[in-house]
Amino acid sequence: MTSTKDSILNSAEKLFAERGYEATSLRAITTAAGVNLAAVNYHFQSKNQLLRALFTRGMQRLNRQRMALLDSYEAEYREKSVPPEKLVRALIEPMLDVTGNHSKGSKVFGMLLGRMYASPQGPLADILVSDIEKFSERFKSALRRTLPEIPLEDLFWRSFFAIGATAHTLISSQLIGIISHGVCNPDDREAVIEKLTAFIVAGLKAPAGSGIKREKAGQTGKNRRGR
Amino acid sequence: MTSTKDSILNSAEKLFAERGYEATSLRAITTAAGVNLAAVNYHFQSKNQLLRALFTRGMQRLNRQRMALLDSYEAEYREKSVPPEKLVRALIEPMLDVTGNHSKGSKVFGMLLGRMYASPQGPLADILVSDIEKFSERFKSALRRTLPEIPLEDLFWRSFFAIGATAHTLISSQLIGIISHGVCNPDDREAVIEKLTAFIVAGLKAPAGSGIKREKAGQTGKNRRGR
DNA sequence: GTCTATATGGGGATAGAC
DNA sequence: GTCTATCCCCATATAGAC
Repeated sequence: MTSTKDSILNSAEKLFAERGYEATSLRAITTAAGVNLAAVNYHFQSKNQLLRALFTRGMQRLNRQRMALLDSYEAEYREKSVPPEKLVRALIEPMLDVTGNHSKGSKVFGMLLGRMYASPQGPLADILVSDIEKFSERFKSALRRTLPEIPLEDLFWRSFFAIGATAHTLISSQLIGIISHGVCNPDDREAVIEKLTAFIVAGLKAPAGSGIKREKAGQTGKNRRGR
Repeated sequence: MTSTKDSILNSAEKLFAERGYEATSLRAITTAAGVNLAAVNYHFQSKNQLLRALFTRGMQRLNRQRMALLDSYEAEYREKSVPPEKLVRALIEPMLDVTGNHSKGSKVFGMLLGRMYASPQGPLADILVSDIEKFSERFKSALRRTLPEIPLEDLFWRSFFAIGATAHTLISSQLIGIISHGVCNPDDREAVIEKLTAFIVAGLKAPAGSGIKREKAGQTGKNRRGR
């Protein structure tokens, strides 16, 4: 039996994820949770604080999983640098909840997280930024060891792009079924994570100057390969 | 002198882009535009229709630019396949408005577009999907010619990820200045577009099977392979 | 802790004078 | 086409009985 407080958290998580924060009313949440409207202001103080509580809960769980994965990889590779595939997986896998062995909220939270990434002006930009900073500190040093030939600036940018690709996947993966006319199946999460990881890793490893000329006529001719 | 109707469109575009659709009131729009509240319902019929008008206007302009770029590249390379760098640039450059030679609304619209991509449930999912479909038809065939060794399914997925990276850049590029502690400058749009293009192109070109093993170390257990 | 009832405000939309 | 005034609904939040 789940408590009133948890029912609210779970329903709110689901609805915020599906419809967004502004478009979700407390009434919708309490109705879905089967609790009284006033309960939300009793347990939390406001809609905003509800979101913060919710988000904090999710981020802690998520980052615990990611840190554990990173730890295990670093232990596994000892002094050698962890291959980028592993690093990327450590970040992404918990968000997509591939194994499904955590409390089922995870996938929903991933979608919410994607929304938050996509709304930097939103009601909890501060939490998100501080969290990214804290986490990226750890991730950045691992990446630098793994890809020492990539300039720091590019590592930042590419990590940023990777976040974007991931957030998009979390939010709108259902779209790809439509766009691809069924060729791609967004519900095969194992396939999704593999493809996303491959994409990101390739992007991270791209040759530094990138060989991309922006004046005239391409000339990709001189592309030294990135691996 | 801009008409009342255009003032509304411009202010709405700006505010929707900055704060999102739900979080923006018609009162905020009309105040910013310096027009009367009732005008918005006179010229458009509802808040929703205002958004649609706005979005349609922007998409037409954007796609005209993209098509023109694609055309010029295809003409340039004649029967040979257009290099992926060019294809990607044709998509991205108009969104980021690098040259700055179009009416200044473009950059703002890019941000709005990013938001729409990130809200598939939003009030104009239908427009967005139909537009993506229409456009991706053209882009897909160009991509297939350029990267014939990549399976169609992967091309779809990777284009999807590319959209995500781009949308994220459009919406929250300001974040990277903070996260990178000033190492990255989000306002150097020429640099942004180069780095984003390099990232996407590398992701598109990634080796097909991708060589990414997922067993070990995470104990993902009974992993059937996804291919 | 949970409920009913209500306060208070803001939202989109419209009627109708000018 | 533009304005004022207003309708009406729904939102968050709270007061206070149980």
